[in-house]
Amino acid sequence: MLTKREMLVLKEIIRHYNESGQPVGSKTIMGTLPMKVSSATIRNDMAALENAGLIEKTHSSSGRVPSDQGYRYYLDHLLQPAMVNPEDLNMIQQIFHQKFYQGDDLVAQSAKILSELTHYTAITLGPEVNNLRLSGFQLMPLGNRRVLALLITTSGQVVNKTFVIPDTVTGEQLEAVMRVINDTLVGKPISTVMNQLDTHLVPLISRYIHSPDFFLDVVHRILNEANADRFHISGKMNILDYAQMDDVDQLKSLYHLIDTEDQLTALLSLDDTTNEPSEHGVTVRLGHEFPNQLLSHMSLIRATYHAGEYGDGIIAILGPSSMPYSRVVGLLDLFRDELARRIADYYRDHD
Amino acid sequence: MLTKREMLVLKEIIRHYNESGQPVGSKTIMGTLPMKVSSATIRNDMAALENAGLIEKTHSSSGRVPSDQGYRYYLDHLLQPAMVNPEDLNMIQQIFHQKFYQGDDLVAQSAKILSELTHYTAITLGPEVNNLRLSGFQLMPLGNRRVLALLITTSGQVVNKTFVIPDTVTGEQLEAVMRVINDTLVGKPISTVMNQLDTHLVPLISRYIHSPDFFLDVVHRILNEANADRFHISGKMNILDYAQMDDVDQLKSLYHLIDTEDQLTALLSLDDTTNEPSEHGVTVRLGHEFPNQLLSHMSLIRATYHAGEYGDGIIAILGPSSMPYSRVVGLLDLFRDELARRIADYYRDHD
DNA sequence: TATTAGCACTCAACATCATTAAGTGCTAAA
DNA sequence: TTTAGCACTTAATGATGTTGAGTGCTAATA
Repeated sequence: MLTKREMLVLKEIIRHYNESGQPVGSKTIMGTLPMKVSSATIRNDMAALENAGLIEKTHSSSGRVPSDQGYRYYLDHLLQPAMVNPEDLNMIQQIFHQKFYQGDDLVAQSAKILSELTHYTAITLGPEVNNLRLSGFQLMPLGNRRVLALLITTSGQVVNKTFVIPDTVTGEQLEAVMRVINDTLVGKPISTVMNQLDTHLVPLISRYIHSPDFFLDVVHRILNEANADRFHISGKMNILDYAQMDDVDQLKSLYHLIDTEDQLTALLSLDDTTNEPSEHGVTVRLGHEFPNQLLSHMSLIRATYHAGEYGDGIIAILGPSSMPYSRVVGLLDLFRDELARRIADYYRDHD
Repeated sequence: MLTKREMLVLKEIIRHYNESGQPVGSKTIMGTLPMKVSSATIRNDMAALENAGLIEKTHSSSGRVPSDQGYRYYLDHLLQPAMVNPEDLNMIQQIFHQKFYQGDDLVAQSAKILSELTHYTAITLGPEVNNLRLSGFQLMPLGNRRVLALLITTSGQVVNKTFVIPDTVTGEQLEAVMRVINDTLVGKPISTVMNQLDTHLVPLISRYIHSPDFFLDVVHRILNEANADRFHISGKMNILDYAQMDDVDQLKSLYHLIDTEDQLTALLSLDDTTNEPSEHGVTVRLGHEFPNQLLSHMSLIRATYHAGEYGDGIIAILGPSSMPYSRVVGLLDLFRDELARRIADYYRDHD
């Protein structure tokens, strides 16, 4: 168990280290602790913290640096979200006051603001994604053997793709496929649809079309696209600043990671039962807690927002493990509420 | 006027410098020149080349590095495109043999292959872009006061956007707007459409709708999107390798440059009347010839391909000014033909 | 006249060594 | 329990010497 002062020392070490990036010495702490103690006393506390595995030395006579465990302790016990400062608040309000024609614009803009305010990478995920359902599917002939496939989801999202159909396909067959899909799959979640395609649908379509592979491929592709459009990422290039990578290849891999929807999904959806739930709705996962080695010195701050009946969404910040958590957590906490309210407003006005 | 041997020396300096990135000394050249001469002779030639401003020293006793002028001379007089090597050729053939459902997939894949083969950044621009015309415009009510706007171009590209319409708009008004647009603008180039929107269309629409601003905005937005989808870029992150930037901010600016369609358009469409046209259809522009400072140590290799009646397109490689030009130019030269043929095939099969 | 061997000279890159300053742990006194 | 004092450690910095790749110039050579 840590003493009150030891906790303060740890907190200060983390604060200074986050600001300067340099190991923190006992004298530095002495200047900023609320109580008046000598550097020797702090050295003693530091020795205790080091024993507990919460801080580390970079070499035998260096200042201290928070360890992974130290960060974890800080996040679980010491972190208090900071109030969002007035300028930031102002900026947020201002941007949210634009007109939005599409629900997702709101979510996309959020990513942009978040990355600009933090200088990290922001990822947002629209609501309804959890229970995104198929609302309609259409095939429209464009002439020249081209067909426009349209897929509409319950969120109002529309995905289109043009296909060139084989000679053998007739208009009636297109009609039939369309009818089958609309009859059997509308109203079901996209994930279910994807699963049922290869099983339930094949026998149904086969009645009308000899080799249904082409159509299955079409539907697969367009479903994939509908599924892919969920993410909004902003500030990708900020990894250059915060990922102090020695190796260019690592940097490219990391970029690839956040550029690949699948991998991001995995990252965001990992639930962290390991960590205690915090009273505010924001959770922080440290890089070393992820399976992927690339993230070792990073940190993912993640918040779920609840847009009532419209579903849940996620906002997240990816940054260095050494970051001003108070500020970022405070920011995300505000954003959850703000975004939830705006989205509710949006749909209330328009439904 | 340079002597034959001086030209050879320049060529070798560039070759070695491109491979090693290091200044090239007289002894190194001695080993690889076709004729047998001493290093002292080469030093004399080098002095002449330096006098002509084609090569430079990094310090008083260093080897030589090609200057901007030296590269220009090389590109204009000495460069011969290399045959594409069998493995590369094989890879190209193989990928082009996939099935493509959409015309643009072909062009997008090309960017991917090019960036993978060169490890630089590849930019491709589909054909028909030059004379892309509006082929149809539809507004479909989705319920809940939402409207799906569909725009179809002559290339078969379809763009959709969902809008929330104000209370006051009726179904008849939607019909009217649709009819006006289809009657007056179909068949015209997208650029013309964009220009005429605010002038010709306003009085026409005003007959049906009191304040047409909302609809103009809708059409503007969707046209912009149609226009934006022209580029395919691959290998963005390779700039990390070849742009030896000291400054992270510069790197971010550069990324922003190639990430911004407008700026890329400007870059690609700059015609280079300054340079002599080469007999092969590939032109090289050196970074210092661009207005933008960021590109100073880069080079843009650009080729136009002619897909017959389907229009012209562009393929380009952005890389360091020190690159294996023979290979890259050879590659692009092959790609022009290949891509032109594939696209013609594609439309012949499907039209 | 063009080429070459030879040589003195230059300079970045590297290694070696001393100096400094920030920090620690420990001891003994308050 | 806290603190002053001190010996000790180490990265960072800077001065100094050494090496090697390269040049330009001169004088001899084909």
